[in-house]
Amino acid sequence: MPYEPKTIETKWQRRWVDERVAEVDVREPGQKFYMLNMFPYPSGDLHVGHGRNYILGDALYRHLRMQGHAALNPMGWDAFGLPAENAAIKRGIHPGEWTRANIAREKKQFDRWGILYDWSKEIASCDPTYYRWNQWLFLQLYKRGLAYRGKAPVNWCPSCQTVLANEQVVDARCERCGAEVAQRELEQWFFRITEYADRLEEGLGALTEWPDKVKTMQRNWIGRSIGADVEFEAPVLGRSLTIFTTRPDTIFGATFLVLAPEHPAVVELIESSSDREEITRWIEVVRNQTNLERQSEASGKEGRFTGSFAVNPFTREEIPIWLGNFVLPQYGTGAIMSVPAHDQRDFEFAQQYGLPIRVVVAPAGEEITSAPLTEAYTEKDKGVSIDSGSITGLATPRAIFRILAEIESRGIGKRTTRYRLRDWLISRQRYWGTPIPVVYCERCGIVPVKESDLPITLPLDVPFTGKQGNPLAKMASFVETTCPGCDGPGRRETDTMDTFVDSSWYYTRFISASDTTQIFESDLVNRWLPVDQYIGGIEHAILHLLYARFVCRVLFDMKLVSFEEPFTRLFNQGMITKEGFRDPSENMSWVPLDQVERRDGAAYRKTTGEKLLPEVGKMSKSRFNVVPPDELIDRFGADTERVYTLFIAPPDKEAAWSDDGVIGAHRFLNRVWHLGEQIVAMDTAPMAVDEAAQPMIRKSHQTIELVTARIGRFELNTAISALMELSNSIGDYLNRGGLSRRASVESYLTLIKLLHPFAPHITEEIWERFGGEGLLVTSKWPVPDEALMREAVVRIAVQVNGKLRGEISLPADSAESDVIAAASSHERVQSYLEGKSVVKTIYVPGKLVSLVVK
RNA sequence: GCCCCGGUGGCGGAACUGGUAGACGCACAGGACUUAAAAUCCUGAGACUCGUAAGGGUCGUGCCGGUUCGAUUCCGGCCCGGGGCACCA
Repeated sequence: MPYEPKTIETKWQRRWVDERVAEVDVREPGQKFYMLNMFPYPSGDLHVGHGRNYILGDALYRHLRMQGHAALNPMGWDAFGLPAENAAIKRGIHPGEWTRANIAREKKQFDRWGILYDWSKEIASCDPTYYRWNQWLFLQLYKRGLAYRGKAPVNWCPSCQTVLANEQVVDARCERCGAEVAQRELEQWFFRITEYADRLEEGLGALTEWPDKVKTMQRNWIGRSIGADVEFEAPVLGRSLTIFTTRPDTIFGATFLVLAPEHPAVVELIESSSDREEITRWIEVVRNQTNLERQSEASGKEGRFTGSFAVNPFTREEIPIWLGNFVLPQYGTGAIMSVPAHDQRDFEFAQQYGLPIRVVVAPAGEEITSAPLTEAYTEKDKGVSIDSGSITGLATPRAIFRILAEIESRGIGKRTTRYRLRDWLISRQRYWGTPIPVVYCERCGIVPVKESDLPITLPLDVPFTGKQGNPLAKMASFVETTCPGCDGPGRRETDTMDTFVDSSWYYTRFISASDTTQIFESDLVNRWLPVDQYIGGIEHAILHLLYARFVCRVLFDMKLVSFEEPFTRLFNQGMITKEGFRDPSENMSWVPLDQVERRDGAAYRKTTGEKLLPEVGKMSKSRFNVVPPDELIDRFGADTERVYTLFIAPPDKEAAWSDDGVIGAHRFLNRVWHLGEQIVAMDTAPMAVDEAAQPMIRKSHQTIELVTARIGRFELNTAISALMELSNSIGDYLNRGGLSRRASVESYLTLIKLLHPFAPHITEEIWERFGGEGLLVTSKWPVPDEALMREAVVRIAVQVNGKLRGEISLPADSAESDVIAAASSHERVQSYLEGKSVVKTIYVPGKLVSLVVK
């Protein structure tokens, strides 16, 4: 019977659904394991690159199941967001309809891949039963002062027509659409994530099972700096200016101050300057620059002298107060003390404007030269303070400590920790999101909606014109309401929440997905969470993972959960890339694959014969390099796609898709199938295990050990290669006339069990053919036979002076002395030993004997 | 500029704790089956080199150096590629 993936796969997919094999009763006792793939945005078209993520999760899940865990593997939909709204404008479908159609499509795709999710716990963030709790959570944050409305310079994406969080701005561009973001001073809703900056930073240390890369990115993003706020008297103001510095030890070298042009004291400071008008004009120019312009290297450092002076509290000198475009208003106090000798930026600025440079730190043990500096000396590790009053002669760390004490005792400043992290801007001027449950009242101001009035549902009869602004704002029926405080007329907030709010807590909701009385049941959540294994893309290293860690801590502080970190172990799978082709003669435009002809390792355009440039990259429609899973599955079956996808490369690495490579995976499964046919046909063969079967039996037990260890380490590519080896070894046995039915069946069924997580359909079918019932649900993950492994004969390499001179075969548990004796009496080795003496023997158990000879 | 990761055949990639480098697979070559093709099965292969052959030798994991009986692995210095952060004081 030939291997027909199509019939087999539909049969088993139906059975898994009918028998609800993946459903977990969270109240049942058991050895819990919470597996979770980041829930996707339902955009409709899944390609093999998305598949990698879910297939990986499913393989782990099936492995856990077979190992006897009560494994929970739920799935849901991050279903609010801009693409749905854009689709609505473009095609005249309601975003909800579009989203639901996509969800149905993707769900079907998951089934076709043979992926098992516990669909009884399905959630969709666009569902009022879900976003009701999103609103509830907002109210809790509001109550705790963690949600607030405030005016601040914010990022505005002109193309998406909404404000964005800092985390959604990459290189001054919108993370979604790539448009350059503008700065606007707007009143918006924020979550006070900065309040948790320190805890978020501290918590990273405990995440030992997270990739270092992600932790580093979060650390960079939080950007903790330990330093001091120091006051400099400014006689013109009649008060002092506060600056922030991480190098208080260099204060004796502070020869001027620089303020951000936006600093609130600027107007007063420039009052007496003769250049007041020019300075004001310049400030306007700087303010109107986009962040991209202001921060670009090309525009350089620019500044203006305010005409006023401050007093350095340690040297008592009068130092000029400057304005500089390189000083950021949002960070620290928006003012710095400039120490040009020991800060590169200050150095450049001082050189440009001819400001004094005073050296106050010198490299320990080196001569101090009087030659003019060419760059700032910023080394913190080996510096020693010079010409610095009481701290002269102290090494930098010590000097910092001492000067801080002095600053504090004199009452002119204090130790401070500053963060780069800014509050999370969560309001969006878009329709397709969770309405922020707040009412504006003329009399009462901002009034939160009563919890009993939740959910504030998103009206569905909204016209999508594509014209400027949020359509919600134009709906009188939604906007006009009564104030929950005074029952007078009120206006609803029409901004919706950032969809990252939805995903900041969804992992808790699966546990009580249908609970209508509370956000989740704490006892159950505390039993199942934190998530034991979380899987998703590296693109969420900061955004989603930081927000989730923040919200989890808020839930912890509310005593709703008993843990601060939501995800114990994190795995970031790599992207799948594929070759696409550009036409250099047509502005490097991408060429559809049906127009590409490959000859002699190069690519040409069929119509013109023009040589094309191949480029490997992310799969996308515009590059014409998307591999849709449907065709692949029709041709080879889902098991082939699964095996190939996992075999292609280590799962955390980027991998290039190769259509040819798929064939290898298919051949492998085909071989496995035919081995089964051959073994079934052996029904008259003897049971007795013959000598020829020994290597195969040993191999099967070795493979159990290898595959188990490798799955645990996410080395699925080599786990599969080990299975290929086992299959080859069974094939060898049969081809060379192996006769034992028992040995064949045992080794083969071991292979089938170990292969199940990767190729679930074919293995279930074979299992059934061999009389089994439900491989996933009834069979156990095999365990290697220790005694057999010990008895196994191993081949040991023999070296003389580092060169391989022979091989000996001995039982694995042979004594060292026996192994060395056998090695030295090896025929070829002896010919190398003649006339020489062995000075040293090195024995690596089970592997190698090395004789050092003189 | 700072931080992190990587560099192994024609290609994807193996190598546990320093111990036979190149597993497994693709592509390739030869063979079997076939009228033929596809499919399938068997065999071969890092490079160079000696030998009619069996079988040897030398070089080889980005480059240079070190530790070691032995280095893809450890240490020092470079080169290249990728990623993150970046006037954050």
